[in-house]
Amino acid sequence: MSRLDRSLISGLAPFQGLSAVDLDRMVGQARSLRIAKGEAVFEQEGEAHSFFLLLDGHVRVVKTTPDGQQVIVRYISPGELMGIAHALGRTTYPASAIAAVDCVVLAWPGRLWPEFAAAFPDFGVNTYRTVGSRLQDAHTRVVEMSTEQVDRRVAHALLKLVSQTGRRTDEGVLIDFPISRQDIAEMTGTTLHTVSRLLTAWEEQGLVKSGRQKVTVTEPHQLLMLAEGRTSKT
Amino acid sequence: MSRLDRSLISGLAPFQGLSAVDLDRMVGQARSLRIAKGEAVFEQEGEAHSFFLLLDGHVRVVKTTPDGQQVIVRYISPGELMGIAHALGRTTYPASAIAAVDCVVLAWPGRLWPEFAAAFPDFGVNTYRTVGSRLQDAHTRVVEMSTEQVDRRVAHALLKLVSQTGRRTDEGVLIDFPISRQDIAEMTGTTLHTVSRLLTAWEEQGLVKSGRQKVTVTEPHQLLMLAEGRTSKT
DNA sequence: CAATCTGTTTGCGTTGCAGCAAAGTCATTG
DNA sequence: CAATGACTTTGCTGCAACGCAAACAGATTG
Repeated sequence: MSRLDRSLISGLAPFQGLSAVDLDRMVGQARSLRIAKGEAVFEQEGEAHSFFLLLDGHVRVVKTTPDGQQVIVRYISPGELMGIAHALGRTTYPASAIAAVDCVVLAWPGRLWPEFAAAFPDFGVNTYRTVGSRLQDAHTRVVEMSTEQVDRRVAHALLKLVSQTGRRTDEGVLIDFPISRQDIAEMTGTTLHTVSRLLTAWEEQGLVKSGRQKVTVTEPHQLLMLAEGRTSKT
Repeated sequence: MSRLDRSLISGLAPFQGLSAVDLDRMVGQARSLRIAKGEAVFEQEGEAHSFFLLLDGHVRVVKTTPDGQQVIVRYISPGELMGIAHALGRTTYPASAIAAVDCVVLAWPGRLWPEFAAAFPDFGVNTYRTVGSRLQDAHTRVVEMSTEQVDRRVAHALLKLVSQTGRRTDEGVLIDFPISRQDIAEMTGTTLHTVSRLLTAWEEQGLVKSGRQKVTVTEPHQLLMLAEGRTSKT
């Protein structure tokens, strides 16, 4: 870890409130890893040996059912922690984390968690804050799956991706990593066919532009209308 | 709080590992409340003033959407914590907690959380362990909603309720609090109509016996088959 | 630059389940 | 103990979305 890296890291959410010295002590104990696109940072059911900070890239967190169906739990963006099973008293990872593009991560041995939490209280608080919001997200998603229909769920998913990882282009806001119809389907509990149909429909209405593994939202506001619209139907 | 109560409490999961003295210090700072059936322990969006331990009864945790649809997030059984927003850095409750029957709860002011976590590390660890399993549950439920169809989801929900709160009777295992078709529907993302149809079908097959606000599972094993069955159909 | 592979589109038939409506049953209450 | 209200059952209809199949791009590779 170069000193340069550390200065970049100091601004990240998990480390808010930590002194430079403490940050140094933490980062000094991490290994930095490169994970090639498609490779796993950690795997479902695997023993939770480490916890991670994503420095660069995008990671897909995926749960696979016994019969092989996959569900995308969330996408991790740079600056976020992942694999924090240790903080929650678990000994195995509940899902797999797959690099959506080439990634750089910091990895700490899981056994350091208790030390860190004790020595750097702010780090603990920050971590549990993100756990809290992920728990919220999960519940929100359950509610959404129970009450909303497919088109709205897909619209929501796109908007969330856009706000999380969107990059402005002259055509609109582009989701900044390769994402297939199948991926979107696995985020929203539908099939790639349905996603494809929705995207072509929305493209005709000028709300999005999409191509192979790529989606650009051109009219976020209109898409939001569609996602939340109080309108019954039309 | 009588000394008797404290001895009952000492065995509960959130307090594993605490000394009698520490337990006393914690419980000494709690108020004990009775909540009548149908009343709220805390309410969605409300300021998170306290966190709670359910001593007796059953509590339904419910999320309501802007347009008034309800989803049951989980049921809380005696001995479980609830309303632990503070532990996750939140200032409002993300859901409402409604007494399914008359309940007794202990309530601590939320501001005590940081003190407790610092003074009684085991309590913190226990709490975050339950947060971990609730996060798991939530994700499992997302996966289930995405991949399983209604009958299996309902079967799963019943089995979970049975294992959580089941009481043996001569007819089978009874879910130990009043639960309507509507409730089951709100747990599984379907309608009371569909739940009703499923229950009558299962009753004809001898898997369950059910009546007004009451369900008894007579053949848990068979119901599990139905919930998990690798069989394609029939 | 063919050949192959991976991802996408689209048409068509099927269906699980919601939505509506109405009747039936049990519990509560004045 | 009639009457009101809460919960449940059941029939019928419609449609959103799945599943299958086949064709259609863009990439990638030898």
